[in-house]
Amino acid sequence: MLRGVDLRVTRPRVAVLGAVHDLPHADTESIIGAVRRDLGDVSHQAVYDVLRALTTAGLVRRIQPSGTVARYEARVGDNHHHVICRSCGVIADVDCAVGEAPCLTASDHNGFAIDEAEVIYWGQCPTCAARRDAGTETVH
Amino acid sequence: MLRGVDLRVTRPRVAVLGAVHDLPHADTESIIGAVRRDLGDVSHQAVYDVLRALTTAGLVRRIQPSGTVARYEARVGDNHHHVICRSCGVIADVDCAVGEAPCLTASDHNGFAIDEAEVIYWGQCPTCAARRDAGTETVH
DNA sequence: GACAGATCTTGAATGATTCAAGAAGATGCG
DNA sequence: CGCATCTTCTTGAATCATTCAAGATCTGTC
Repeated sequence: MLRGVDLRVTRPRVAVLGAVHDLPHADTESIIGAVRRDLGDVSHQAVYDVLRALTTAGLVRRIQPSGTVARYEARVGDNHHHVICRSCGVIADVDCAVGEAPCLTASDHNGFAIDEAEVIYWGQCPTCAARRDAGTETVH
Repeated sequence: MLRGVDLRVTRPRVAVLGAVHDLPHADTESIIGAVRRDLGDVSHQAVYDVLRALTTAGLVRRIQPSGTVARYEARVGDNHHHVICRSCGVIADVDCAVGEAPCLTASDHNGFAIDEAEVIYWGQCPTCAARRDAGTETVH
Protein backbone atom coordinates (compact mmCIF):
# COMPACT_ATOMS: atom_id res chain seq x y z
CA MET A 1 0.00 0.00 0.00
CA LEU A 2 2.78 2.39 0.91
CA ARG A 3 4.70 1.77 -2.28
CA GLY A 4 1.49 2.26 -4.20
CA VAL A 5 1.47 5.90 -3.16
CA ASP A 6 5.22 6.44 -3.42
CA LEU A 7 5.94 6.43 0.27
CA ARG A 8 9.06 4.82 1.64
CA VAL A 9 8.43 1.69 3.63
CA THR A 10 9.56 2.08 7.21
CA ARG A 11 8.71 0.18 10.34
CA PRO A 12 6.78 3.06 11.92
CA ARG A 13 4.72 3.55 8.80
CA VAL A 14 3.79 -0.08 8.52
CA ALA A 15 2.87 -0.18 12.21
CA VAL A 16 0.79 3.00 12.05
CA LEU A 17 -1.05 1.82 8.99
CA GLY A 18 -1.78 -1.48 10.73
CA ALA A 19 -2.97 0.30 13.86
CA VAL A 20 -5.36 2.52 11.92
CA HIS A 21 -6.78 -0.56 10.22
CA ASP A 22 -7.18 -2.39 13.52
CA LEU A 23 -8.59 0.49 15.54
CA PRO A 24 -11.19 2.40 13.56
CA HIS A 25 -11.66 6.00 14.67
CA ALA A 26 -8.70 5.84 17.04
CA ASP A 27 -7.12 9.02 18.27
CA THR A 28 -3.42 9.72 18.00
CA GLU A 29 -2.65 8.57 21.51
CA SER A 30 -4.28 5.18 20.94
CA ILE A 31 -2.35 4.79 17.73
CA ILE A 32 0.91 5.65 19.46
CA GLY A 33 0.08 3.02 22.07
CA ALA A 34 -0.64 0.35 19.48
CA VAL A 35 2.49 1.17 17.53
CA ARG A 36 4.68 0.96 20.63
CA ARG A 37 3.14 -2.35 21.60
CA ASP A 38 4.16 -3.50 18.16
CA LEU A 39 7.60 -1.99 17.74
CA GLY A 40 8.83 -0.85 21.13
CA ASP A 41 9.86 2.77 21.40
CA VAL A 42 8.62 5.05 18.68
CA SER A 43 8.53 8.79 19.10
CA HIS A 44 5.15 10.46 19.10
CA GLN A 45 6.56 12.88 16.57
CA ALA A 46 7.15 10.01 14.17
CA VAL A 47 3.55 8.91 14.54
CA TYR A 48 2.30 12.43 13.91
CA ASP A 49 4.51 12.68 10.83
CA VAL A 50 3.39 9.31 9.53
CA LEU A 51 -0.29 10.08 10.08
CA ARG A 52 0.10 13.28 8.16
CA ALA A 53 1.91 11.53 5.32
CA LEU A 54 -0.71 8.79 5.14
CA THR A 55 -3.52 11.32 5.23
CA THR A 56 -1.95 13.40 2.47
CA ALA A 57 -1.40 10.27 0.41
CA GLY A 58 -5.03 9.31 0.89
CA LEU A 59 -4.39 6.01 2.66
CA VAL A 60 -6.13 7.15 5.83
CA ARG A 61 -8.73 9.75 6.56
CA ARG A 62 -8.56 12.21 9.39
CA ILE A 63 -11.69 13.33 11.17
CA GLN A 64 -11.95 15.83 13.96
CA PRO A 65 -15.44 16.52 15.24
CA SER A 66 -16.02 19.68 17.24
CA GLY A 67 -14.34 19.63 20.60
CA THR A 68 -12.46 16.38 20.15
CA VAL A 69 -8.93 15.43 19.22
CA ALA A 70 -8.09 14.16 15.75
CA ARG A 71 -9.09 10.63 14.86
CA TYR A 72 -8.10 8.42 11.97
CA GLU A 73 -9.69 5.67 9.95
CA ALA A 74 -8.58 3.42 7.13
CA ARG A 75 -11.87 3.35 5.29
CA VAL A 76 -11.29 5.83 2.51
CA GLY A 77 -12.62 6.60 -0.90
CA ASP A 78 -16.26 5.79 -0.28
CA ASN A 79 -17.49 9.08 1.16
CA HIS A 80 -19.22 7.56 4.14
CA HIS A 81 -20.15 9.55 7.21
CA HIS A 82 -20.21 9.32 10.99
CA VAL A 83 -22.58 9.24 13.92
CA ILE A 84 -21.17 10.43 17.21
CA CYS A 85 -22.65 9.89 20.64
CA ARG A 86 -22.84 13.11 22.61
CA SER A 87 -22.59 11.19 25.87
CA CYS A 88 -19.74 8.76 25.44
CA GLY A 89 -18.16 10.01 22.22
CA VAL A 90 -18.26 6.69 20.42
CA ILE A 91 -18.16 6.98 16.63
CA ALA A 92 -19.88 4.72 14.12
CA ASP A 93 -19.89 4.71 10.36
CA VAL A 94 -22.95 5.62 8.36
CA ASP A 95 -23.23 4.86 4.71
CA CYS A 96 -24.21 7.69 2.49
CA ALA A 97 -27.93 7.76 3.00
CA VAL A 98 -29.48 10.44 0.88
CA GLY A 99 -30.66 9.20 -2.48
CA GLU A 100 -28.23 8.14 -5.12
CA ALA A 101 -25.71 10.82 -5.93
CA PRO A 102 -25.83 12.10 -2.43
CA CYS A 103 -23.70 14.14 -0.21
CA LEU A 104 -21.41 15.26 -2.95
CA THR A 105 -23.40 16.81 -5.67
CA ALA A 106 -20.78 18.60 -7.70
CA SER A 107 -22.94 21.61 -7.32
CA ASP A 108 -21.82 25.11 -6.85
CA HIS A 109 -22.98 26.81 -3.70
CA ASN A 110 -22.23 30.52 -3.50
CA GLY A 111 -19.76 30.09 -6.32
CA PHE A 112 -17.68 27.60 -4.34
CA ALA A 113 -16.22 24.63 -6.18
CA ILE A 114 -17.01 21.84 -3.76
CA ASP A 115 -14.94 18.69 -3.63
CA GLU A 116 -16.16 17.02 -0.45
CA ALA A 117 -19.22 16.92 1.71
CA GLU A 118 -18.62 15.87 5.28
CA VAL A 119 -21.62 14.89 7.37
CA ILE A 120 -21.60 14.32 11.10
CA TYR A 121 -24.71 13.07 12.86
CA TRP A 122 -24.92 13.84 16.57
CA GLY A 123 -27.06 11.90 19.00
CA GLN A 124 -27.11 9.14 21.58
CA CYS A 125 -25.70 5.69 21.07
CA PRO A 126 -27.94 2.78 22.06
CA THR A 127 -26.02 2.14 25.28
CA CYS A 128 -26.17 5.72 26.51
CA ALA A 129 -29.81 6.10 25.46
CA ALA A 130 -30.72 3.00 27.47
CA ARG A 131 -28.78 4.16 30.47
CA ARG A 132 -30.54 7.50 30.37
CA ASP A 133 -33.95 5.91 30.00
CA ALA A 134 -33.16 3.85 33.05
CA GLY A 135 -32.80 7.04 35.01
CA THR A 136 -29.15 6.74 35.83
CA GLU A 137 -28.57 10.06 34.09
CA THR A 138 -24.91 9.68 33.49
CA VAL A 139 -24.84 12.80 31.45
CA HIS A 140 -21.63 13.51 29.62
CA MET B 1 -32.57 37.97 24.21
CA LEU B 2 -30.51 37.20 27.28
CA ARG B 3 -33.45 37.47 29.64
CA GLY B 4 -35.39 35.24 27.30
CA VAL B 5 -33.08 32.37 28.14
CA ASP B 6 -32.67 33.22 31.83
CA LEU B 7 -29.20 34.65 31.60
CA ARG B 8 -28.20 37.66 33.63
CA VAL B 9 -27.61 40.77 31.59
CA THR B 10 -24.03 41.94 31.86
CA ARG B 11 -21.97 44.24 29.72
CA PRO B 12 -19.66 41.48 28.45
CA ARG B 13 -22.61 39.32 27.47
CA VAL B 14 -24.31 42.08 25.55
CA ALA B 15 -21.08 42.95 23.79
CA VAL B 16 -20.27 39.35 22.89
CA LEU B 17 -23.76 38.76 21.57
CA GLY B 18 -23.46 41.90 19.47
CA ALA B 19 -20.07 40.87 18.15
CA VAL B 20 -21.30 37.44 17.12
CA HIS B 21 -24.18 39.08 15.29
CA ASP B 22 -21.88 41.55 13.55
CA LEU B 23 -19.12 39.12 12.65
CA PRO B 24 -20.53 35.88 11.33
CA HIS B 25 -18.22 32.88 11.72
CA ALA B 26 -15.74 34.85 13.81
CA ASP B 27 -13.23 33.03 15.94
CA THR B 28 -12.77 33.71 19.63
CA GLU B 29 -9.87 36.07 19.10
CA SER B 30 -11.87 38.26 16.72
CA ILE B 31 -14.73 38.34 19.15
CA ILE B 32 -12.43 39.34 21.98
CA GLY B 33 -11.11 42.15 19.79
CA ALA B 34 -14.58 43.41 18.95
CA VAL B 35 -15.70 43.27 22.55
CA ARG B 36 -12.67 45.23 23.74
CA ARG B 37 -13.18 47.84 21.05
CA ASP B 38 -16.67 48.17 22.49
CA LEU B 39 -16.09 48.01 26.24
CA GLY B 40 -12.40 48.51 26.88
CA ASP B 41 -10.68 45.81 28.88
CA VAL B 42 -12.47 42.51 29.09
CA SER B 43 -10.69 39.34 30.04
CA HIS B 44 -10.47 36.62 27.46
CA GLN B 45 -11.73 34.24 30.11
CA ALA B 46 -14.93 36.24 30.36
CA VAL B 47 -15.43 35.96 26.61
CA TYR B 48 -14.83 32.23 26.71
CA ASP B 49 -17.32 31.89 29.56
CA VAL B 50 -19.91 34.01 27.81
CA LEU B 51 -19.55 32.15 24.54
CA ARG B 52 -20.09 28.90 26.35
CA ALA B 53 -23.13 30.24 28.17
CA LEU B 54 -24.63 31.60 24.97
CA THR B 55 -23.94 28.36 23.14
CA THR B 56 -25.52 26.29 25.89
CA ALA B 57 -28.52 28.61 25.94
CA GLY B 58 -28.88 28.24 22.20
CA LEU B 59 -28.38 31.91 21.34
CA VAL B 60 -25.27 31.22 19.32
CA ARG B 61 -23.93 28.20 17.55
CA ARG B 62 -20.39 26.97 17.76
CA ILE B 63 -18.71 25.37 14.78
CA GLN B 64 -15.26 23.93 14.65
CA PRO B 65 -14.24 22.41 11.34
CA SER B 66 -11.28 20.03 11.30
CA GLY B 67 -8.02 21.73 12.01
CA THR B 68 -9.43 25.14 12.85
CA VAL B 69 -10.20 27.03 16.01
CA ALA B 70 -13.77 27.39 17.25
CA ARG B 71 -16.03 29.85 15.46
CA TYR B 72 -19.38 31.25 16.40
CA GLU B 73 -22.46 32.45 14.58
CA ALA B 74 -25.75 33.97 15.61
CA ARG B 75 -27.86 32.24 13.01
CA VAL B 76 -29.41 29.44 14.99
CA GLY B 77 -32.43 27.21 14.82
CA ASP B 78 -32.62 26.74 11.07
CA ASN B 79 -30.22 23.86 10.59
CA HIS B 80 -28.24 25.47 7.82
CA HIS B 81 -24.79 24.31 6.82
CA HIS B 82 -21.40 25.65 5.78
CA VAL B 83 -19.02 25.75 2.86
CA ILE B 84 -15.37 26.23 3.72
CA CYS B 85 -12.58 27.21 1.38
CA ARG B 86 -9.60 24.91 1.73
CA SER B 87 -7.27 27.67 0.58
CA CYS B 88 -8.24 30.74 2.56
CA GLY B 89 -10.56 29.26 5.16
CA VAL B 90 -13.47 31.57 4.49
CA ILE B 91 -16.82 30.20 5.56
CA ALA B 92 -20.18 30.77 3.89
CA ASP B 93 -23.66 29.62 4.81
CA VAL B 94 -25.52 27.05 2.76
CA ASP B 95 -29.19 26.50 3.17
CA CYS B 96 -30.30 22.99 3.64
CA ALA B 97 -30.24 21.73 0.11
CA VAL B 98 -31.34 18.16 0.01
CA GLY B 99 -35.01 17.74 -0.67
CA GLU B 100 -37.58 18.72 1.88
CA ALA B 101 -37.03 17.00 5.18
CA PRO B 102 -33.35 17.02 4.67
CA CYS B 103 -30.27 16.66 6.74
CA LEU B 104 -32.14 15.71 9.83
CA THR B 105 -34.28 12.78 9.09
CA ALA B 106 -35.18 11.59 12.54
CA SER B 107 -33.93 8.28 11.41
CA ASP B 108 -32.09 5.80 13.45
CA HIS B 109 -28.69 4.84 12.18
CA ASN B 110 -27.04 1.92 13.95
CA GLY B 111 -29.51 2.35 16.76
CA PHE B 112 -28.37 5.91 17.43
CA ALA B 113 -31.00 8.49 18.32
CA ILE B 114 -29.89 11.37 16.15
CA ASP B 115 -30.72 14.95 17.06
CA GLU B 116 -28.56 16.93 14.66
CA ALA B 117 -26.97 16.54 11.26
CA GLU B 118 -24.00 18.76 10.64
CA VAL B 119 -22.82 19.17 7.08
CA ILE B 120 -19.60 20.80 6.01
CA TYR B 121 -18.81 21.27 2.33
CA TRP B 122 -15.13 21.64 1.49
CA GLY B 123 -13.86 23.30 -1.66
CA GLN B 124 -12.53 26.50 -3.17
CA CYS B 125 -14.10 29.89 -2.80
CA PRO B 126 -14.53 31.92 -6.01
CA THR B 127 -11.58 34.17 -5.21
CA CYS B 128 -9.14 31.36 -4.53
CA ALA B 129 -10.38 29.36 -7.51
CA ALA B 130 -9.79 32.33 -9.79
CA ARG B 131 -6.36 32.96 -8.36
CA ARG B 132 -5.43 29.36 -8.89
CA ASP B 133 -6.71 29.34 -12.46
CA ALA B 134 -4.56 32.37 -13.08
CA GLY B 135 -1.55 30.32 -12.12
CA THR B 136 -0.61 32.30 -9.03
CA GLU B 137 -0.85 29.12 -7.00
CA THR B 138 -1.18 30.74 -3.62
CA VAL B 139 -1.86 27.44 -2.02
CA HIS B 140 -2.72 27.60 1.63
C1' DG C 1 28.12 -0.97 -1.29
C1' DA C 2 27.75 3.96 -0.92
C1' DC C 3 25.36 8.34 -1.74
C1' DA C 4 21.49 11.62 -1.20
C1' DG C 5 17.42 12.67 0.49
C1' DA C 6 13.67 11.31 3.29
C1' DT C 7 12.39 9.92 7.87
C1' DC C 8 12.96 9.27 12.87
C1' DT C 9 14.64 10.91 17.67
C1' DT C 10 15.07 14.20 21.04
C1' DG C 11 13.72 18.18 23.26
C1' DA C 12 11.46 22.32 23.36
C1' DA C 13 7.78 25.61 21.90
C1' DT C 14 3.14 27.04 20.53
C1' DG C 15 -1.42 28.37 21.33
C1' DA C 16 -6.29 27.60 22.04
C1' DT C 17 -8.76 26.47 25.80
C1' DT C 18 -9.57 25.44 30.64
C1' DC C 19 -8.93 25.61 35.84
C1' DA C 20 -8.94 28.01 40.20
C1' DA C 21 -9.54 31.57 43.67
C1' DG C 22 -11.00 35.83 44.82
C1' DA C 23 -13.27 40.47 43.53
C1' DA C 24 -17.08 42.69 41.43
C1' DG C 25 -21.60 42.70 39.70
C1' DA C 26 -26.71 41.39 39.05
C1' DT C 27 -31.18 40.04 40.81
C1' DG C 28 -34.72 39.55 44.44
C1' DC C 29 -36.49 40.85 48.84
C1' DG C 30 -37.32 43.58 52.82
C1' DC D 1 -33.38 52.23 48.35
C1' DG D 2 -30.05 49.01 50.53
C1' DC D 3 -28.60 44.40 51.53
C1' DA D 4 -27.78 39.45 50.96
C1' DT D 5 -26.73 35.86 47.80
C1' DC D 6 -25.55 33.73 43.93
C1' DT D 7 -23.58 34.48 39.47
C1' DT D 8 -20.15 36.35 36.66
C1' DC D 9 -15.74 38.65 35.77
C1' DT D 10 -10.57 39.28 36.67
C1' DT D 11 -6.16 37.62 37.24
C1' DG D 12 -2.79 34.36 36.70
C1' DA D 13 -1.43 29.92 35.87
C1' DA D 14 -1.92 25.19 33.88
C1' DT D 15 -3.17 21.74 30.35
C1' DC D 16 -2.45 19.20 26.38
C1' DA D 17 -2.71 18.16 21.49
C1' DT D 18 0.03 19.44 18.02
C1' DT D 19 3.97 21.55 15.76
C1' DC D 20 8.95 23.28 15.19
C1' DA D 21 13.78 22.51 14.86
C1' DA D 22 18.26 20.26 14.56
C1' DG D 23 20.75 16.37 14.20
C1' DA D 24 21.10 11.15 13.73
C1' DT D 25 19.51 7.18 11.10
C1' DC D 26 17.48 4.68 7.55
C1' DT D 27 15.47 3.73 2.70
C1' DG D 28 15.79 3.39 -2.12
C1' DT D 29 18.85 4.01 -5.97
C1' DC D 30 23.09 4.23 -8.88
